[in-house]
Amino acid sequence: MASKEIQRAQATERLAAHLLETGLAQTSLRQLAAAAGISDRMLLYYFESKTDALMAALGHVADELTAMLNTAVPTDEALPPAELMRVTAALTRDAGTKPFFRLWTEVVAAAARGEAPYTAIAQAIAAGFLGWIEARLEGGSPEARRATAAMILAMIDGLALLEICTDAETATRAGVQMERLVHPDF
Amino acid sequence: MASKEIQRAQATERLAAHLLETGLAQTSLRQLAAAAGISDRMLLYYFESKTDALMAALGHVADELTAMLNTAVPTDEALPPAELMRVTAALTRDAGTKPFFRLWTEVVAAAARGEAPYTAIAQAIAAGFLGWIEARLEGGSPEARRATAAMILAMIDGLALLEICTDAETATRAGVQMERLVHPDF
DNA sequence: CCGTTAATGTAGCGTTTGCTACATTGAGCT
DNA sequence: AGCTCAATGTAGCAAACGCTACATTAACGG
Repeated sequence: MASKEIQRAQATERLAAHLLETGLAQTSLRQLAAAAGISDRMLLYYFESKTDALMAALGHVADELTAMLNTAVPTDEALPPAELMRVTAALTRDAGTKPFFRLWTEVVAAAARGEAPYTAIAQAIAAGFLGWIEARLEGGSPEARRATAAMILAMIDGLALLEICTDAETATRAGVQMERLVHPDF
Repeated sequence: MASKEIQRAQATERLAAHLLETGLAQTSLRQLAAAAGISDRMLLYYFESKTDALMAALGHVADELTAMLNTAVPTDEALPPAELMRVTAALTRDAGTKPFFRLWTEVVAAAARGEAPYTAIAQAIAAGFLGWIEARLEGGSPEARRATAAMILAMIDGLALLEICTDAETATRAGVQMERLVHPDF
């Protein structure tokens, strides 16, 4: 008989894959259980609650994304702000990372509505993103780097949101326009 | 006995006020009815469905906001992109408009999760915003103006999202950094 | 081989959801 | 007065929700 921890880990992976595929729209206990290939009863055996399961799955997703980002842009190569802006913007448009950023937007969206588990999760992941960007920013004081990192994250999120309430082309054009906007000496 | 239309209009106003105050978190039929000061039975008498009621209320909110924006920046005074960016950013921080933009973010957030009524509503309001910005942009081709308008909307939304998943100060700093970023010849 | 305990299934509880069937009231017209 | 029909109340439905009580199976140590 498989140990509880192993089953839990496997369920976590399947849940993460399910969230990446279908987003946060279908996250009732029974739907999550079906996605994990188990009964809802067992889902609540492996996890303390639905919230616990979601946090584990989203944490797993975040880890995956972090790994992808780290191989794309290693920590040791710092870039000037304008350059990092372009690189991160390109990363969000990359086919491999797209599902991740789409899910991320949904998490922040849920947090925006004050739904209990997501608020904390969104804050944690946002802090991770900010740290990631900041560590790759070249020059400037720590405060300036933090502000610039926040700005870059805001731009990425803004473009993602635009894609939701308009269309992909408008969002792309907005992204291009952002690059033109950048001050040469920034 | 008051006519159905009058009652419906009054309920719409009260629902709009309720949404501005409390957001989209408490929008069950019974909660909406309580906010409107009527029974859930009557809410579904004045409106065809919960969705119908929400659309009416959000439409009313959008009209209010449009009126506020129009008095703040009349149509006839067109501004250069960088200037309009600052003006709109300042408008979103204004105490009077803040609840509106907060609610707007929640609507887009709900749309991000594919919740049926909100997707269409978000698209309609976004189109309205884009038109509003575009009409106040000075110079450039129509295509360029449309792209710039989309960019400005993305920036505003991005800052609003940042405020959700970090804190107000970080978002403010990101906004300041955006202004510094602007190319002088843009 | 048996007892203990982890692992899994079955069934259902209590609540909230959006919505509806049915009854009742009351105003206005003839 | 009596009829009609809009306006409103009462009660509840069927589904989905998160979660749990209880029964059953299976593995492993003594």
